[in-house]
Amino acid sequence: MGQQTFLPTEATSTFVDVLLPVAIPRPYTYAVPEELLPQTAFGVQVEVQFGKNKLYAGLVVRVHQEAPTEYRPKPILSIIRPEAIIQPPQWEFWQWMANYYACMPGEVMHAALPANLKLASETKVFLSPLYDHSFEGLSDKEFLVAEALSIQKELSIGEIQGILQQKTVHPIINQLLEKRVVYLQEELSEKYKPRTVACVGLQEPYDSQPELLEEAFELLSRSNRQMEALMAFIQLSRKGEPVLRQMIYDKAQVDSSVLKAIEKKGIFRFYDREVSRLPAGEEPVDALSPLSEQQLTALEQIRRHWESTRVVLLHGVTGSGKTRVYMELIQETIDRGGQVLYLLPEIALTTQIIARLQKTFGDQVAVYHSRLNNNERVELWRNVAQGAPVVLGARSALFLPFSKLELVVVDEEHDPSFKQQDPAPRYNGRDAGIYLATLFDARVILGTATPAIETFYNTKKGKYGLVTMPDRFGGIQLPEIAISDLRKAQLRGSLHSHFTADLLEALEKALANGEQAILFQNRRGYAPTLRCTACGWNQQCQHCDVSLTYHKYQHNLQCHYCGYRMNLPKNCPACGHDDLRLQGFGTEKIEDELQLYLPDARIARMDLDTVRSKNAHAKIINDFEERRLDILVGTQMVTKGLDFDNVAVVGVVSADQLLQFPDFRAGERSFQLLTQVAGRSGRQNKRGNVIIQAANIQHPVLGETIANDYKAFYAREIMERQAFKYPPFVRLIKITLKHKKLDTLHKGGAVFAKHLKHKLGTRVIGPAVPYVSRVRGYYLLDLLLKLERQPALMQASKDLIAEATYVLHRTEGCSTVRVNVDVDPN
DNA sequence: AGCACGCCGACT
DNA sequence: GTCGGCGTGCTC
Repeated sequence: MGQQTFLPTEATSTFVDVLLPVAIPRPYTYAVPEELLPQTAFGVQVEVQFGKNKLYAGLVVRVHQEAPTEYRPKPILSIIRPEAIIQPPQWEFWQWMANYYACMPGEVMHAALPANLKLASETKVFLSPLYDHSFEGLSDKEFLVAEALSIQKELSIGEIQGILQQKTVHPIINQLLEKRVVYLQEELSEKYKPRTVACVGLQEPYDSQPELLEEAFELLSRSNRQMEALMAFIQLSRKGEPVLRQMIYDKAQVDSSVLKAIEKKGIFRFYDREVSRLPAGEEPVDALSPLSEQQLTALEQIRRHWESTRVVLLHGVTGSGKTRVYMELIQETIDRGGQVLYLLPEIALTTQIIARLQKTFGDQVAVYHSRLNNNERVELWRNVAQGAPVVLGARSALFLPFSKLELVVVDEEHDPSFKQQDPAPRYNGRDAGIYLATLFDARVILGTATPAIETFYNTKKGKYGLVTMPDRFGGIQLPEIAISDLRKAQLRGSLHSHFTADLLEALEKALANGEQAILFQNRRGYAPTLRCTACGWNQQCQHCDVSLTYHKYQHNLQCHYCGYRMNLPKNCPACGHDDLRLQGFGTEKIEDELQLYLPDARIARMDLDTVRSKNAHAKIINDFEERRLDILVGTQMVTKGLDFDNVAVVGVVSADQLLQFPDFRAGERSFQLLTQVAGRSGRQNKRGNVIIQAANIQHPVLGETIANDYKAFYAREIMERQAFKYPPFVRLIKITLKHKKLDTLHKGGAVFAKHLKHKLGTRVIGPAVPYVSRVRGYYLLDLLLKLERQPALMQASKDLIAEATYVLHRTEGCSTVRVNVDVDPN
């Protein structure tokens, strides 16, 4: 791993296209020097210079003989590791993703590779060894840097910016360079560090001639402890496995000084062995349980569909045992020697599902999720490259280097969190998974109790197969869902804070029976706004166009968009009035007020705020499972991937907040969320009880949820989508323009929209100021493209967007207007 | 993304 | 005047 000390010798006539983890439109061509030719191959990471003095680890995606004529290519500086880290299918997948989701291939690479496989260089500044430390003839700032360097050996550019308290430091560094006070060095550091354990072996000749060990004992005869240590080693090494130093310490009760003495006498040899960080695989403990009648039928239908369609939707009610069906298909696939990718939304990747798979498949299951650290990710990456059979993961697991992928399972396929929001690539894990499967000719199963409208539509059109499991496993009944009328309760005076008498009664009854309850409130924090009763003022975020949310535990106001926090004002900053009141309610407040009505209940809250620390999530779930808690109050988090067997009551505090969301998917999301929450209730012998509080009880989605009538819901929803031209009847591309200055943004928006409308006409909606018009100090402007479903139109539109972006950036003052493209937005 | 070049305001 | 800010274009 090197510094650029010299330019390599003679370049060959071989060139490589190198993909860099940077937002440039295509791979760049570099020349291959003679000495690196043998190791140069597809998928190998190479060190290259990009720009004036930046070094990157790039990825070779093509080796060829086509000498560029327009420019003189720079040479590859070194081969970072001779083993290829990706194979051609991955590159093909990346290119598809960059094209489909309208982003740069470098951005896909950035998303795909684990952090520790992406090395970037950092410029370090050192004091020149020839410098006399006189500090003469230096300006104040130059002196500051030189002085800092005489204390600290090296400084990064960032550190110098800190010392000088200014952003532009290059002129000063250049001065110092000219005066020969400092020199620069680029460091490309490998971040992945294997974990090693200290081991003990034998030196020669003992290693190859064990019979000589008798002599070794002679050599140690003066020390009992040394003899014991050698004895321990001999016993431990009989297993044929490496002997750890620690094992000898434990067995012979000696310490390192004893081992060192034996090493000095030429007997022991110390070495480090690389070991995996990933949790050691356990033997499978559960055999696959017998399949129910319904599961058998489903399997048979899935296999039949797979003969003609790649993708099958498994529409099974919560508790129908979809996971058991997947497990059967997974077992078959690994028996054939194929690989399986099992995708779940991140927050559904709970210990419950992980444990279930690991109990059945043991160490054949690798788990790829956000909690792995960077070194663990690299190790998992390598395991998959070597053919690890089953990967359970969130959407980013799509990028792992599969070689014989045969089955893709997308569980909870309807879940909106399969769609990546920011940064690019803004891909949908489900859809990308289907494309990945076509690359490998693998089969796909999409599973859910509440299919996405688009997915169900695809089954209607015959594009996907459909298999239905309408019954719960083991004859457990679906919960009884009741709507509790908030308006009526208010009129009757039976509304206690945010709870109707129906809900409170149900909760009390459950507690009395020693049963548990879950309360769902789709908003975290305590109260969304702090409002002045005199003038109506409320506290807005400095950087975003939203009101701050009061968080009681931290006793401050927080922005849920940028994280800005501030203390509560005592008086209204607008009119000085001192009666500021909290308005609305979040999970924190629900938790608090529930405690007032149910003083003996053990209540916990599960939302982003309580789950932030690493193990908090698991702890809350565990406490609830072990019945150390009675009631769990939470956001969406409580709706996913959790199975508890003692939940008698599930309450939804306010369905209206879901139903009124200003989005064409509000109905779909509400149906999905309410059905999922409801599915958390119900136990072996008793029907679960779900209470949905709502003011607008006429809303059709509520009726459809109560009846668990997906068909009716779909039929109504698909009509609306058709009438108002929404997916699946059109495809959407959402474009967001961003700029710090409002007038620049609007000027740019007009230019951009005009260019699009010229060709696309009324398919272009906007530009419109979004509901939240400023985030993190940037003003936002939205454009929406509604495109008929023709592949050519989609491609043409993306090209047009690129063109419009080019025009926009050439417009006076608009070159810094950011353009975000979101294909198939949520 | 990061870096250099070039144009513009505020200060020794 | 010049230092340091920011907008603009380019990187094989």
